[in-house]
Amino acid sequence: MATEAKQAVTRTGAAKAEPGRQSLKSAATRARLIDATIRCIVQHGYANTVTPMVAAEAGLSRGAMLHHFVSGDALIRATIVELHERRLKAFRRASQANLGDVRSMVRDYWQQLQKPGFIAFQELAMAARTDAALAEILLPLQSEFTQRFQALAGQLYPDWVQESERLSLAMALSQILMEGIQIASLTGAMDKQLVEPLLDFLEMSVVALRPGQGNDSTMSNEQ
Amino acid sequence: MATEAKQAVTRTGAAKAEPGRQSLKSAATRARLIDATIRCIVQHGYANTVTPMVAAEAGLSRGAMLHHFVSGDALIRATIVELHERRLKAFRRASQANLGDVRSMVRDYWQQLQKPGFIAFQELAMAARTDAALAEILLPLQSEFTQRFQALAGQLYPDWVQESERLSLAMALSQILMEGIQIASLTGAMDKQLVEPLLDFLEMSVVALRPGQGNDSTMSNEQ
DNA sequence: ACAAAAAAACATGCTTGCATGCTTTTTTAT
DNA sequence: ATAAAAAAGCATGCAAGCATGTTTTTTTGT
Repeated sequence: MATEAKQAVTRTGAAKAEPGRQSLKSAATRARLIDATIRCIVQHGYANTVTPMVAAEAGLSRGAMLHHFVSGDALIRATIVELHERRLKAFRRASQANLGDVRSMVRDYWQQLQKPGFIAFQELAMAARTDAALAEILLPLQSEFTQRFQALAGQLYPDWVQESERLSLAMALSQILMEGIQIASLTGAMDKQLVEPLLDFLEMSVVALRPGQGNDSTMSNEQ
Repeated sequence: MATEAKQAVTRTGAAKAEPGRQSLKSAATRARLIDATIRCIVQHGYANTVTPMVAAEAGLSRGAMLHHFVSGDALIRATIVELHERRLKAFRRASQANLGDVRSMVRDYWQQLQKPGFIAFQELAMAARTDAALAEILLPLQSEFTQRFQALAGQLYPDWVQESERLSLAMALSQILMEGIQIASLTGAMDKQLVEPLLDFLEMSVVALRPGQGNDSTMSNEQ
């Protein structure tokens, strides 16, 4: 088991400054531990993810694990960074693929939310609410993500930038609604039959918020 | 703190079959423990809510607490039922207050989500994802709530019942979006400045989904 | 005085961090 | 080039801390 090691070096970015080093095996093991952590969080929840569990999932002893990560906290911290980088990477990829197509953008982000990374991130985000140490790491990343989300939108829809308020609204609506649907699905508060209609409605709403698309009834009651 | 005790007898439904007993003080203590549990879940998260903490919050010893609730599990179970009943009670109240006014309905549910009960419920819902015992209690209640949500809608907007698909969509949109906004706020993924615009947009969308309101562009690409 | 409520004491299990050896790989020196 | 030295990866074991549930003792109220 665990034969996918080479490319892991670049993934964690934790290797020494020198490129080809003797212990790139170390980086592979670190990556294996982080992957195991994500899997455990998804499967058992963050609260129930304990160090022996992660070590077993990674096929390592607890001692070996604490050799690579000084403490359980350090592991979690590295996992968060890894998740954030994956999030951004998937983002860059998406921004190159579909240019200006609302439908693709919605479906792309929806696909993103199906991956285990989102579940793990959501678990951590909820935990951070009552864990100051976690919040200190997570909150800045949340802000950075939302910010890049907006920046990407401005890049994909240049004609939209003038109406920045509507652009922000459309992006926030997309992010919040889709993540809300996914969370509700995870917690059993969502009728699966309504998912597609909701996504369709979201698409329509985003299109309607785009300038020069007719339909100017938005926020008719505010200024 | 915690002086609303008498009615707690009916609230937990766990009192003896006999109505008025000398030791209705017991019911008061039970209610105090449940309130303390909710407070702990909100403040420290479900995962970090431990029995000594709840006892201290309730001003009781751990021994006394286990006298009223055989185990920590029993306490949590009672707390869930209590939260569910509060949810439904607030619901009945809202359904009598604002009849057919979309704006009131949206703002009412939004107010509901500000109360600690929602935070506690969300904590439990997330925990239930990876806790089979919790899920067994929580999932049926989630379904019941969503169902009543729909039922209330049909009662408030009789002219809407014919178009059941649109009604379901509007209700799901309202619930998911508002809860999504609140969750995102709790986890630091929400720009506070966008909350009001989103709520305004939701109101507009729900109105647009109501039949006989003009604007028939909904889901133009489906069937 | 008697029964229920509350407190205290006890025993168990689990998680964590640290310290101790063993093996493998890389470096260094002749 | 090869053997010794150093370092890094890895595994096992141990003690402390804490949460849980049970049992026993004290208090309170009728």
